[in-house]
Amino acid sequence: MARARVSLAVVKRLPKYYRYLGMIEQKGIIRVSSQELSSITGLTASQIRQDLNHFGGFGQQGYGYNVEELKSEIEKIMGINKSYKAIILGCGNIGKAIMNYRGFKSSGFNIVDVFDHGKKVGTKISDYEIKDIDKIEEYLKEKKPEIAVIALPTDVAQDVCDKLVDGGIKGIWNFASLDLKLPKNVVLENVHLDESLYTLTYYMNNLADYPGTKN
Amino acid sequence: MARARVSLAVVKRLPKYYRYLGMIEQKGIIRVSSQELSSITGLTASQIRQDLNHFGGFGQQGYGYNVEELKSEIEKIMGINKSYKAIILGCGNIGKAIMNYRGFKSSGFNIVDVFDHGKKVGTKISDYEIKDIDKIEEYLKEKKPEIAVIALPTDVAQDVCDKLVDGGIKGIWNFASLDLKLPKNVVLENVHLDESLYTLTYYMNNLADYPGTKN
DNA sequence: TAGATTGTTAATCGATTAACAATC
DNA sequence: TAGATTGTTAATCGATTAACAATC
Repeated sequence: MARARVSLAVVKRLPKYYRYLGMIEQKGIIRVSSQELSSITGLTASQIRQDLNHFGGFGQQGYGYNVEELKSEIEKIMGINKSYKAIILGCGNIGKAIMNYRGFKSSGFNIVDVFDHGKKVGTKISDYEIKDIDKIEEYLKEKKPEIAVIALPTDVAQDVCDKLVDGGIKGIWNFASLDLKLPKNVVLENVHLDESLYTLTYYMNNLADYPGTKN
Repeated sequence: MARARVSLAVVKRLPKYYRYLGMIEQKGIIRVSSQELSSITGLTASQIRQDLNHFGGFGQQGYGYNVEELKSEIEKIMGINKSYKAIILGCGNIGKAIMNYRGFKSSGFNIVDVFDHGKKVGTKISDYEIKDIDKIEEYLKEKKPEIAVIALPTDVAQDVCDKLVDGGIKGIWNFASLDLKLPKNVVLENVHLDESLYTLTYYMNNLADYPGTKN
């Protein structure tokens, strides 16, 4: 029987658990209770237990959770124990930042190729020879990457997205400022920097609404 | 009398309204109903009216909303009609991307200086002469920037954050992978790229939980 | 065994949706 | 005026918190 659907709120908290578990694991701590996790994460112990129980009983009554085991379970749940072939579309500021960013590799995120168009095609930027975005369809058929990073101008993003979907991409990490339209079997995760900045200025101007570090 | 506290969920939708209003304004459309906004944004008409009414009655019965006026009101609410002096801390991949990113200027976000330490100090990177992060305290006293962008390694971020807070910074846009501790009168907005990537891989591995383009 | 802490059910809280009276 | 659509109240839904029995 399929487990109950896990809400977005829970999914967004998993990386946080993972991060804190990594921190306390490095301190050499073996076991942790929901109460202790509560005090370091700022979430309630009740919420932590509820969240974890969506995926199974990882704890033990009277003991708590084994740090290493719990971390490893969350790693599996989030799918970061696997390896992913990723391509980057667009070699502007954001594309380059993602290209060069270390630390993603640990999560199995392997950038295999980078695409752009015009003059940049054929040039080499930090170890990647930039490929032609107009030839993306053939590339997808041949190499079958799972993840595509869209770091393109707004006006071309949807068009490229459509080709990615047709080519069988499984997940899109979108940095362009628009809501891409795609079938619901292709996963979309947005990083809307402008919206994030607007949230910041909103709270700077409406401090009474600011929930503190809850977001 | 102070208006009721606006929830984070509402605040996070404001930039979306703003973006779509900009799009339909460019098409030359003068008026729009909550029903029409619903069909292009994917939100319910009811929610849109509820959201907007937190800030006042911008619409007119039987007519709808004036596109230009509503956009301008939301602009004011989010505080992007104002100008902000911003500094960037850390000149790695992400720091550079933010430095070079166009389009932020339209939101009144002006990068006045960029800081790093070690060899980079004194060098020039895209029009900015990199300043020494160790002299940040004096700088803050003198120049009084409002926003600081933290694009630093995890291990030094909290230390620099403390100095920024002491120096009277009003808002922090944090790209480092940690939960910064700061007083609640200083606004924090996080961009946790690793958490975003983990959300993507989670849904790629748990497609049944994927809510579609609702996030 | 006694104490601790989970897993899970029930209660509460808050956000979304529905409905409709007000009014342009 | 009649039709349209808002502003706002009420109903529903879902997520968080509290409580406690199960059990290590």
